[in-house]
Amino acid sequence: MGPHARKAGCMNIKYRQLQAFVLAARSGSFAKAAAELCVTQPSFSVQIRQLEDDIGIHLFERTTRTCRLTAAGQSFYREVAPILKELRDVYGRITDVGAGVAGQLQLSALPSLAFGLLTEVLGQFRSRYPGVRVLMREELNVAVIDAVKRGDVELGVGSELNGDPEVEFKPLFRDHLVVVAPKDHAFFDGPVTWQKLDSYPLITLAQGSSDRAMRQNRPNLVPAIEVAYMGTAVSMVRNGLGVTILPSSGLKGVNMVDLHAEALPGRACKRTIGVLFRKRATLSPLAMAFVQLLEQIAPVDRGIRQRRTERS
Amino acid sequence: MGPHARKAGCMNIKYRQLQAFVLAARSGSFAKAAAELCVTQPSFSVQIRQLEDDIGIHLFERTTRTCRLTAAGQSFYREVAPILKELRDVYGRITDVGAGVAGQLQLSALPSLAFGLLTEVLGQFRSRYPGVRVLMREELNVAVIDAVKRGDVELGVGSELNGDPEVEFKPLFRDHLVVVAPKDHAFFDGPVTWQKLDSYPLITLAQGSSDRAMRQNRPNLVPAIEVAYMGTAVSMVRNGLGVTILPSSGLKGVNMVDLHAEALPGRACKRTIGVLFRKRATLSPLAMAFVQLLEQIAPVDRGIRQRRTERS
DNA sequence: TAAAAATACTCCATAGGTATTTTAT
DNA sequence: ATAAAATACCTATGGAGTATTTTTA
Repeated sequence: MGPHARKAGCMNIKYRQLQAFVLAARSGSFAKAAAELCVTQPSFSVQIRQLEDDIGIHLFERTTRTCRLTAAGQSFYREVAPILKELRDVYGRITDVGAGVAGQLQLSALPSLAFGLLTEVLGQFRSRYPGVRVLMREELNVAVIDAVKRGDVELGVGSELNGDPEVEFKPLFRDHLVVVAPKDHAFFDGPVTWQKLDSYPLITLAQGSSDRAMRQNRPNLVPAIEVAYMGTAVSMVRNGLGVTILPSSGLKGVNMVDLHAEALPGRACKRTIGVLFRKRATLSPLAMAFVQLLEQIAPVDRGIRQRRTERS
Repeated sequence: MGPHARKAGCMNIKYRQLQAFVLAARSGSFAKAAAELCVTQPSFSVQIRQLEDDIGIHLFERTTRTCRLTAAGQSFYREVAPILKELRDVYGRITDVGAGVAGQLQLSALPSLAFGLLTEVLGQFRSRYPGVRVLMREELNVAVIDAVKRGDVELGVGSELNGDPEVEFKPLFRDHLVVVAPKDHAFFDGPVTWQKLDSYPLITLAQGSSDRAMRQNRPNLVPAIEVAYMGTAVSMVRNGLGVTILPSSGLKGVNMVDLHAEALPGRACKRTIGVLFRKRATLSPLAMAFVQLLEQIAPVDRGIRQRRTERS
C-alpha cells in the first residue's frame, strides 16, 4: 500500500476475510473452515485475526481447542452471510456471462437474412452457447443501422447503406436481386431485364431493397400484388400468380421447388451484406463468436446462391 | 498465493475491484473515480482491467477519452451496487460497535449496587459512549451469577458467593451490612450488635444479603415490616417506624438526611463485591471500558461509605 | 496426550506508486 | 493541444506457505 492509503471514507473491506469469517462461524472450527477455503490453518487464523483488528472487535470467543461466536460475532454473521451469498450469486452470474454459458445477445437483421442465413447461424450458435438468450429483431436496413447506432442491439446484419460514422461495417458477402418465377416460365427465355417485368404480373414486398431498386430502375412499374412476407410472395409465384423480385440472400429460407431464380442487372441491385456494430465498441465474447460463425457460414451460403442464379 | 491456490468453488472476488467498478460506473470517468477511491488513475485502470479479466467480460466500452458501461456492465452494476452498499452498511455498523460508538452492553447487578454505584458508573459510561445501549438487569446475587454463566449478560456485578468454575471474579471492594437509624437513635448508644436489634421494630428487605445474614446471626429475629425496595425501608426509618439493615454499597443511592448508618458485626455481614464474567471470554471493548470505570469509581465510593459507617 | 489454535518466519504475488505513451476530442 | 486512459516498470505490503509453540480437553 502507498504512502497515503486511508483517506476519506475508504473502508478496508476484504472479501476473503469476510468469507473466512462466515465459514468459521458456520463450521465452528478454524481448521475445517481453512480446509474449505483451501488455505492452511495458520493463514486462516491470521485472516480472522486481521478482520477482528480491522473492525476492532472480537468475533470469536476462543481457546486453542474451541471457538464460538461472541454476541457481536453472531449478529455480524447474521448480517454478513446473506450479503456474501448475494454477492457470490451475482458474481457467478456475470462470470457465466463472461464464459458464454449465460447472458444474452441482441441483434437486428434484415428479414431476408433472418429467414435463411441467420437461422442457420443461430442454430450453430445455440448449440455452442445453450444458455445464451438471443433476441433477434427483423427490420429494414435503416432500422438495423439505427438500432446498432443507438445501442439497442449489439450487432446488426445488413448492408452498410450510406455508412454512418458511428457504425462499423464488416463485409461478409455480396447480395443481388433475383427474379423468381416458375422453372419453365417465359421470363427466362433470353436475358433477364427490368423491361421484361412490364409483361408479367409482379408480386413485390411492400418495403425493402427490391422495392427501392424497382423505383430506381423502372419507376413506372406497378406491382400487381404487394405482400409483406417473402414466403407469401414465393408461394404466389409457385401458384402462377406472377413473378417476384427478391434478394438472393433470402432464397435459402424459402421453398424453391419448381421455381427458378436469376440475377437482375441494373442499379441498386447489388449490395454488400455485412455485420454492423458501434464503432470502437468492444464486442462481447458472444457477439464475437456470432460474427465468427457468420463468417464461416456466409461464404458457403453465397456459393449455393451463385450456382442457382447464374444458370440461365 | 500458494502453489495450489484455486480449488473447488473458490471464486476470487475482490472488494476493491467491485468498489472501483461501481465508482467508475457512477462517475463515468476513471480519473474521477480513482480520486474518490484515493488511488492514482493507473492503479485504478489496472483494477478495472483485472476485474474484467477475472469475470471474462468487458464492463466498459472505452476509448482513451471516454468510458461508458457495456450492456453487461450496466446489468452488473445494477446488481452489484446495492449489495456493496449493504455490505458497507453492515461493515460500518460492526466497526462502530468495535469503536464503541454503537452496540450494546448487557449487565446484571445487585439492586443495591444498581441504585448507587452503578448509576454513577453508567452516567460516565454513557457520556463516553453515547451510542451504546445499556441493558441492566437488577437481581439477586445467584441470579446475577446465573445470567453471566448462561451468557445472558456479558458482565455481572455482585459477590462471588460459592464461586462457579465457569465464572471469573474480579474483586472491586468490600461491602458490609450496616444498621440504619435516625441520627440520635438509642441504637447508637454503645456498640452495634445483632442482639440490640431485638429491642426495636425492624424493617427488612424481603430478599437479599441482609435477610440471609439475619437468618445466620439471629434466626429468631422477626422483622416488623418487610418491604421490597431499599428506598422504602430508609424512608420508613426516617419516619420513626424502626431501624433497618442494608448493604453499605447501597447507601449512596438513598437519601440519608437525618439518618445514620453503622457497620454490623457478625457472620455473613461482609462480602467482596466485584465484576463477574464468563471464564476466558474475551470481554468486548465496551465491557472492558465499563470495568475500568467501575475500578476507578468503586474505591472512591467505598471511601465515602467507610467514613459514614465508621463514625460512632 | 492429542488436537486445535496461535506464533514466527520466509517468500512471492499483487496493489499501488511514478513516469511515460497513446489516442480521441 | 489537451485531457483521459493505457502501458511500463518499480516498490512494498500483505497473503500464503512451513515449522514450531502453546494450551486445553
